[in-house]
Amino acid sequence: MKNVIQPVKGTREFYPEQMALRNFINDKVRAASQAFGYVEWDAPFIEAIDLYAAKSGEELVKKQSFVFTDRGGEEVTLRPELTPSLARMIAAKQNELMYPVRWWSFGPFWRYEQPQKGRTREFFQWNIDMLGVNSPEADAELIAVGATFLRSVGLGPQRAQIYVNNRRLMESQFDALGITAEKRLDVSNLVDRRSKMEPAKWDSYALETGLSQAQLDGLKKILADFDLWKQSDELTRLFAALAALGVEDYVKFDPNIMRGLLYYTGTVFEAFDTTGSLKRAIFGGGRYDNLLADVGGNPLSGVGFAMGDVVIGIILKEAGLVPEFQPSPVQVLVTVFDEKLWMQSFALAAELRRAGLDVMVFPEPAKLPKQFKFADKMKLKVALVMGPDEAEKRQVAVKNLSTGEQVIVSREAAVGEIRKIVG
RNA sequence: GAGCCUGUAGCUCAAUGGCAGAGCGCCACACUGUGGAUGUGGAUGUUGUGGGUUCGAAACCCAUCAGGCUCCCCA
Repeated sequence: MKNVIQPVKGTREFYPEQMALRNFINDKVRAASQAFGYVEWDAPFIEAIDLYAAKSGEELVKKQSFVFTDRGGEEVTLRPELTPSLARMIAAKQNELMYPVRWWSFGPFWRYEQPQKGRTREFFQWNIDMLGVNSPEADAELIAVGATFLRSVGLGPQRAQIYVNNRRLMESQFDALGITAEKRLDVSNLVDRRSKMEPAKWDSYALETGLSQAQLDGLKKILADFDLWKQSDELTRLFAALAALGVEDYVKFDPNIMRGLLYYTGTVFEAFDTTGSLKRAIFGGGRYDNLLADVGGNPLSGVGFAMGDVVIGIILKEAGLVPEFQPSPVQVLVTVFDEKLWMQSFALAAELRRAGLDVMVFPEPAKLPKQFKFADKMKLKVALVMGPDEAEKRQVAVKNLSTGEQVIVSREAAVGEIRKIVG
């Protein structure tokens, strides 16, 4: 392979096998979303850079987005996330929408980052949100949607877990330790990094950020207290709702879950593979209160999460949960016996298609062994042979490729015979 | 943005300065009206790319591209 233009770094080529996995994830995402009454929507793939700069900070956008100037001199970017577009679209019709808004989406996103395992520059992301209801029960519903998805792809609660925390609970705990509001962000980052650092290093890092030894000890105690949720009415109600929704086996309270995002205000959650090699979150989300503030809307509370296709795809492959790839969408091959009968094979195939069957015709006359080998490699279920003997009597040989059995029937009866095999 | 590792046939990988190979896959034949098995034979390479060192480079050096791991970041 020389002198070929390589694909752009971090992009992905979807050969049919990878496309099948993408569609598998998309199908399960759609099913889980619709099972809870969410409706599909989408936003532009290209947006003005200012849409993100307002919320995310300019540096993040400029360094980690695909930004370019269009022919009209406009600074635009391939969308790195969906939430700002959601905020704008909601705000534009804030007074005519029926609440709660339950919306989901599955589409492409781009981020200009260093590609590595589980992270590419081009990826698909499931976004799902409920807007207009502010309750722990609504939070529970979103978590249940996520759990339903995990179950539907075959990831049981032993294999995948959703860890839950609450920003308000943590803030009250920080307050009790005398950690000021200005320090909260630093402490959140500190908690976020704990799993990545050696304990001793983390301790000294904590002291460097300005915590006293007493505050550090108190923080460690909080982060080890997995019953802390009982002090939170919100989380108590959340877990009651999760139990009623039948997903409590998927969910655990974990005071170490913070999530980097500034805009989360209440419940936050992240799903992880408990056994695999990937330490990246499968999905993550939470409750936010001020979504519309930057785009001129009135206050509106919401809860939602996002899941990239890359991490879940790797986990599904590692867990052997990807359905076997079908090289062909059809199950029936019409063979071409020879030059003379070629057009008759075409005609037979046309008849079968009119009867509602999907069939493919071998593209040219060839030896039957070759055509059968082809059918076998394509994992087809049925092969039809119409040689001189059958053609003369308007018959066709219908062979079941799984059992090797073959019957010779009239052309009219062929559809029925095929249906017996492929259903 | 930083550090480290890797790149050889379609795929997985050998060859450590001296003839570029194996397994799998692919193609043909055995088998001119029937697939999976078996056997026999066959094709496939500018060793990622460009430059340098050397009598000689897949190997050593430099650059570059791509992938992986880690840091950063992760909206």
